[in-house]
Amino acid sequence: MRPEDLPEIRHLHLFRDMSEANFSALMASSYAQLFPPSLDLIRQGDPADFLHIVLEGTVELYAAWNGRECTMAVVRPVSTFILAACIRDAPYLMSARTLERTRIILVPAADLRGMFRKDAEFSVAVVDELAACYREMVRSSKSLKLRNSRERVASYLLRQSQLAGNVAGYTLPVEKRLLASFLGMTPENLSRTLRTLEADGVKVDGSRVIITDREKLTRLACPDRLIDGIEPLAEHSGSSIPSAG
Amino acid sequence: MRPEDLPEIRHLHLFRDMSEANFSALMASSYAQLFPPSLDLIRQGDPADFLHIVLEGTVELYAAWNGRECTMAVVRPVSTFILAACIRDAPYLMSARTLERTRIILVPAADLRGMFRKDAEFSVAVVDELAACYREMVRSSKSLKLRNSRERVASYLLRQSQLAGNVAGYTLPVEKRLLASFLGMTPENLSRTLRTLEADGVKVDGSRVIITDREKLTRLACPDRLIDGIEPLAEHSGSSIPSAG
DNA sequence: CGAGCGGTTGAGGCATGTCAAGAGTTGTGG
DNA sequence: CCACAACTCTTGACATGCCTCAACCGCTCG
Repeated sequence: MRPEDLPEIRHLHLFRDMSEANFSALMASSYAQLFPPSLDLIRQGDPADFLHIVLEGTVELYAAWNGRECTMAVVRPVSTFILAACIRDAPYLMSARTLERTRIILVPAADLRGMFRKDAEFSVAVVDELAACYREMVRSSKSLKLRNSRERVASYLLRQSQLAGNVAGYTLPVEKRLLASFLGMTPENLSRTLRTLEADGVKVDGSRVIITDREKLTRLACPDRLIDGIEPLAEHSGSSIPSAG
Repeated sequence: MRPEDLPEIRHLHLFRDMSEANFSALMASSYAQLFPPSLDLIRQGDPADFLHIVLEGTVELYAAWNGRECTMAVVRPVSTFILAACIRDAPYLMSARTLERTRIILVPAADLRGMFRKDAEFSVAVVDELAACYREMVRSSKSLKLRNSRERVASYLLRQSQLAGNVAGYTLPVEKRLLASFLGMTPENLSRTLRTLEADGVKVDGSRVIITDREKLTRLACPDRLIDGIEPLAEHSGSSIPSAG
């Protein structure tokens, strides 16, 4: 691990408040690794050996069943994933693969579990992080069950605009194929939906999004802070797609 | 609160390991309440003032958006719900209503938050509970995205049989209307699906379920421990529908 | 340059939702 | 105790959202 990584990790909500000694101890048993694009990091069902911290690059969390596959989340720096499996010492429920060249810190799950019995501030941070992940998952589930695909796309486009500071134009942070899977639809259906949304105030050309009539798009999307709101976690810098326990 | 309630609450995973003094302190500020059926306990969006513990009866957690509504979970004794919102001091993401006459313990959220900074064992238990809830939500989301409604129904029926001890016959624990909403489909569609499932090894008459060909049903449902598995929490006695953070 | 991949478009089909009606059940109030 | 209202569940007819399959374009990268 590079020495310059430590401050960045230390700055994470999860590690910010723990004692210096405990932080050092945890980092001492951890190590960094650099992965090429499209590499499988984790296979669902495997035992949870390491908490993963993304320092650079992008990671996709996905799930598979019976030959089908879907994207569950996309993780960007600096944040962690599969905390819950590590805590519970249980098998991963999701798989993970890199989307580009990615640098990751691996923290042994056993050390992690030992640490939050030892450091009260750390355990408080873990609780808060997990609660945030849980709530993000509830939001995602609500969106799936209460909205049709057209409404999900509209909300997503609107939310991305908000994350970028309510700008009218921005670039899609992920491939459309992946976005479709995340939103629970086929690439073909997303493509068609984007076409028809031009009549509702948003134009998408390649990966370029331009909101032409925010009011109209908002009327369609009916954004709701109990679905599209952001769980406040200081360093969860606006990820392209909601996050990742 | 009745004195005989305390042992039952104390037996909950969440409170089992904390110190006697801290448990008493927490209970001192809590109180029990008895609610009639079909009563709204919580409205989504409201601030999270109390952790709820179901002692008797049944509670439905549901979500609403834009005039639509869906069931997210059903909570049965003895377990808790909306822990995550209390921890984060954030608005509820789901609403809750009683399905029958229900007795509930209300634990002030502020005391809860104070306590897990004070009692290490308690905070470990909270972490574990939240991680379990998160994982249950991931399972539910996977089921929604990877399976069609027919497969979801088949898995559900099979899982209920397992929870009852791999019996061939059992009674549906919830109304079909509610089950349909939980599984992300309309009552009409559930009704039709159950009819067609008779050809695949399960017969449903009223609320009575009889598995006539377990192997055939299993081939259709493809049960997967990473979706249908049970997050081990000693006192989470087999709830009718996965649980409830 | 050709292979592979992402994206788009069209045609067609299936799954699922919508609307409507009726049977059976439950709960309630006269 | 009965009558009525309200509700669940079911079934049918119909509409439509979404998926599947296939072809094609353009781009990237060996």
